[in-house]
Amino acid sequence: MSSKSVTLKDVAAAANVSRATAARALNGYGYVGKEAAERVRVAAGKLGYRGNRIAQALRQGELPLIAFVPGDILNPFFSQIAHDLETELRAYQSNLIIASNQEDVELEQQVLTNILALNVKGIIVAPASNEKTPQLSKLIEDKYPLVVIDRVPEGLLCDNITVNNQQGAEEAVEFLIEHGHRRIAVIHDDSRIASTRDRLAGYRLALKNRSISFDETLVVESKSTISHAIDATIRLFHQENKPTAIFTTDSLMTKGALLALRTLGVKIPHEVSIIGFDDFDMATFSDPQITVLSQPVDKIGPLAIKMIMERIAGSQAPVKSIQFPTQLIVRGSVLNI
Amino acid sequence: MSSKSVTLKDVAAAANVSRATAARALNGYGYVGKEAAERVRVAAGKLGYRGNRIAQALRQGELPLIAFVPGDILNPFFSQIAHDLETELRAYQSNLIIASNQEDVELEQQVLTNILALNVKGIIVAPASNEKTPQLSKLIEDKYPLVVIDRVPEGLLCDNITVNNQQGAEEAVEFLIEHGHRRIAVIHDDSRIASTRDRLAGYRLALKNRSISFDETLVVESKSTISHAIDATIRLFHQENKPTAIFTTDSLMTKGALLALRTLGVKIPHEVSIIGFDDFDMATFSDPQITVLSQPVDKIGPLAIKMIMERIAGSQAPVKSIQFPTQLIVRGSVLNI
DNA sequence: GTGAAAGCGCTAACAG
DNA sequence: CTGTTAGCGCTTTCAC
Repeated sequence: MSSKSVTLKDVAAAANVSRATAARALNGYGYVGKEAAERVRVAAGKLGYRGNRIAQALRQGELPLIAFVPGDILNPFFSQIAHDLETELRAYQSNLIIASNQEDVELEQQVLTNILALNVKGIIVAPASNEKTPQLSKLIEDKYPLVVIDRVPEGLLCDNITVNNQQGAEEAVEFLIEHGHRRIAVIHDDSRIASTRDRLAGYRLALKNRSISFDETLVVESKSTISHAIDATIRLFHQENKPTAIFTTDSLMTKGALLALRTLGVKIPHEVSIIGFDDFDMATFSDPQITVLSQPVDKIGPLAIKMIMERIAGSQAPVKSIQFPTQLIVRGSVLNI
Repeated sequence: MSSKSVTLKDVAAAANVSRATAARALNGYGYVGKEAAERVRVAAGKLGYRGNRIAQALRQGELPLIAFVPGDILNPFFSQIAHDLETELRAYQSNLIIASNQEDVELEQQVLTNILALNVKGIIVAPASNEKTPQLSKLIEDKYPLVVIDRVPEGLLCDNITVNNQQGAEEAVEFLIEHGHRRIAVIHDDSRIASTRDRLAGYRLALKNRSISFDETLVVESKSTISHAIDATIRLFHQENKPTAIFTTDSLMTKGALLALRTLGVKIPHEVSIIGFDDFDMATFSDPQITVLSQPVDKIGPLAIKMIMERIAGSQAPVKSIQFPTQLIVRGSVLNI
């Protein structure tokens, strides 16, 4: 690793100046003689000097690193956000560390500990639990730059970005009810996740508004993967009490449900109607196209960076809580019954 | 940031020992008195000592960080790999930095420079260019732990993992030809990407084998996103010379083509047959299901970690080049003509 | 068994 | 304008 060992000292020696001068020339601060600066630049170029951010960080306290802790990077919702974070961070010369919590509170703990030891500048997290974990609380107490997205644990006071999960879900289910549906199933992932909990609350609220009794046999839990959702859907349709409509709480589960229905030979929308939370790439491919509740995914990443950079810059402003509206996109997967 | 300032010195003071002893107790090496060790551990716990990997790294030369430079994390192919890398790295207490090159050589340069300054332990990259870039060559010269995946620039001698792009593409196109197709379109992304170049070579080879002349009006370039592929497909079908079959060189473009064909009202497989490179989540949803050439995506991440960890451990073994076979999964999107 | 001390590569206050 | 100097927090000989 020859080039790794090119240090500021080497450059300074080659340019015949002190390390301080070399540093000033390279980083462009303070007074440096034109000629000396030039010599330094040439020497640095020739030696292939790359600098060492670790040493810099040790002095300055932190690395140009932001951590992102999503539920699972495989979920298109999170990979879109990761992509946007990455893009935005380029402007700040910072890099993105990604460490999924796999919707597991234990793992989230580990992951956070790991990340904190790196002295990252800030953390953007989609917490696995809907309860305050000691870890997260500690971060807030310490005023660590932190932005929570997608879901906010009960009582956690920090900058956060969410969508209107409950009202959105309510609207979606209402829409099904207006089309005459009464036996509406919901396929959801772990209800310890705050966003899921809220979406389920919206589901129950819609039923309640219309005095439809809650039937727990129509509520099936899955993991947020296509294959788990396929299994969940098959389970749902293997029981006596079949639904006339399905509401899925995220796009991976919508895809799973769709795939399962196809295998089961259940026709959409004639035999079952469906609405999914979160739009997805192939929603307009099927015939009929799938009705969804879309969320403005592309707004989340850029806003998260804006918020965290403000905190990193030292903002003491009161906690910001941004909630985006969801939007029902009516396509053809819901039929009057 | 109170807790951030808990340093080894603080712990040592609280435990009434020297920093050296505290370090020994905490990291479990060298001789430490049982009782002293206990005092240190208690103090560390009480103060919430987290350690500082930056300082550690400065001494030891590197951070427990591996960088992944994919084409674009939005592509499911890469997000699957990212997910697997992350999972594997947990066993090594290392974190993953993700910085996409967006299939842009310039950007890749920047990104690599950025990452190298962090003294990461190793880099896993899907190079944007099919030519050796000076950056990458330099890394190899310096024996920097490096694993190239998905595509190998011409003449780059380093550990790499690919799939049999050319032969796979050839097989797919042969399959179309066997079904009587002669006007076979290909929708591909930037041919400067080595894997794309090889897939195109396979396409041309298949035509040549069967003495079908190459028709450049059937070759359309897109970017690897759904929306660009939609446009490309529409362009393709707006010209005189329409294809009877389409071969797409990655899954995002397959999805785009599918969506476009639906909009255009072109029926699969009766009006056009299609085969896509890389399997995808909704391939079995449509009727007919989509025939694809699948690659063993889930093998790539774990193997890449294995390879890079060997290099990090200092292996001087000769360069390894692993090529996985692709597999034609025949479903229903190709019809005899 | 434990402490003192040197130093990883860099920056920044201070003195010229 | 430039050099000297003192660390950032940690590990690791080397003495005791």
